[in-house]
Amino acid sequence: MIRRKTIQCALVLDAVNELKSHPTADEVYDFIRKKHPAVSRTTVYRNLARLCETGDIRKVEVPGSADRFDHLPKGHYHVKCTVCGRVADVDMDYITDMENGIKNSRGYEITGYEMIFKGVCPDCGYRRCGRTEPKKKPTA
Amino acid sequence: MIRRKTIQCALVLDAVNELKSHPTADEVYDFIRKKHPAVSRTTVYRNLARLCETGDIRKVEVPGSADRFDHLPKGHYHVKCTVCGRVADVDMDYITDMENGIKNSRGYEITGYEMIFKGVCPDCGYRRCGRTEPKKKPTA
DNA sequence: TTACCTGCAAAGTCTTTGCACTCTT
DNA sequence: AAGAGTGCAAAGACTTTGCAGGTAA
Repeated sequence: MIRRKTIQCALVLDAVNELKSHPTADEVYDFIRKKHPAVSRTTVYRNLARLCETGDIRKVEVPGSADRFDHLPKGHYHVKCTVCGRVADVDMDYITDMENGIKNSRGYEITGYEMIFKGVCPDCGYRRCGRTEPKKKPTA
Repeated sequence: MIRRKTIQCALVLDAVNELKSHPTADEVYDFIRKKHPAVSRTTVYRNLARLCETGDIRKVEVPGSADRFDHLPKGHYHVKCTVCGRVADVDMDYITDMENGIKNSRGYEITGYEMIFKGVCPDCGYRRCGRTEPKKKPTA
């Protein structure tokens, strides 16, 4: 299973690094299509998966909506806007020993955890009363 | 928006309470179909959503696989087996002030968080060398 | 009677897979 | 050349929606 260097793979990696906004696979696809209309959605999905395996990018599994991809290698947390579905980074020390609090894991061998904060982003904030409609409908 | 008492709704609630195993919508559907083959999948989905709204059950959003539904009302955590996708409860004090650790939330108004542990369940454990195939293929 | 609820079918969203072709190596 | 990677179309898993008819209150 030797990995080959392809333009498509480089495009996907560049897109995730440039977008910096936790893009979904489709957002990466749209971004690439602007300059390279021939690249297929399938290829974007496949390269995102490969880049996750190699550790070049990170998958952020968002309950209730499409997976997002993150250019930051180190562990950190995210907030998801419950209104528009947008995801942002959160500044908080990453808890590495979370499983130490577990008293009974029902025989499971714990290997890690996923955590995502829920919230309302500045654009959707209910304090902004004169606001217009959110960018997109809630995804979860 | 008055809620009516229907047999279908009662069946869904009973199923989640009886199964006690964080069933997916489809598992609830299958369970009900054994005794009531006329109930539709759509209705199961709709009643699960309604029961979540009323707080009778809880939705456990599992990254990478179908949503699961929980009969326990109080906050607690789950482990997901990374091999077979099964979900179990974990005994651990629920952290209610998780967001206090946040230094910068990028303007988001934090309303809560979701956390799920990852692990390997006893059935899939790699220590059991003479084991047979896992029940189902990995879901994430 | 009212309008919520149901069941069916269809659509929708996100992602994966089969297959033949095209490149990298 | 090999065979990993690509693109297309189709399928797949999970969930929602539109609509006509049913039913609780």
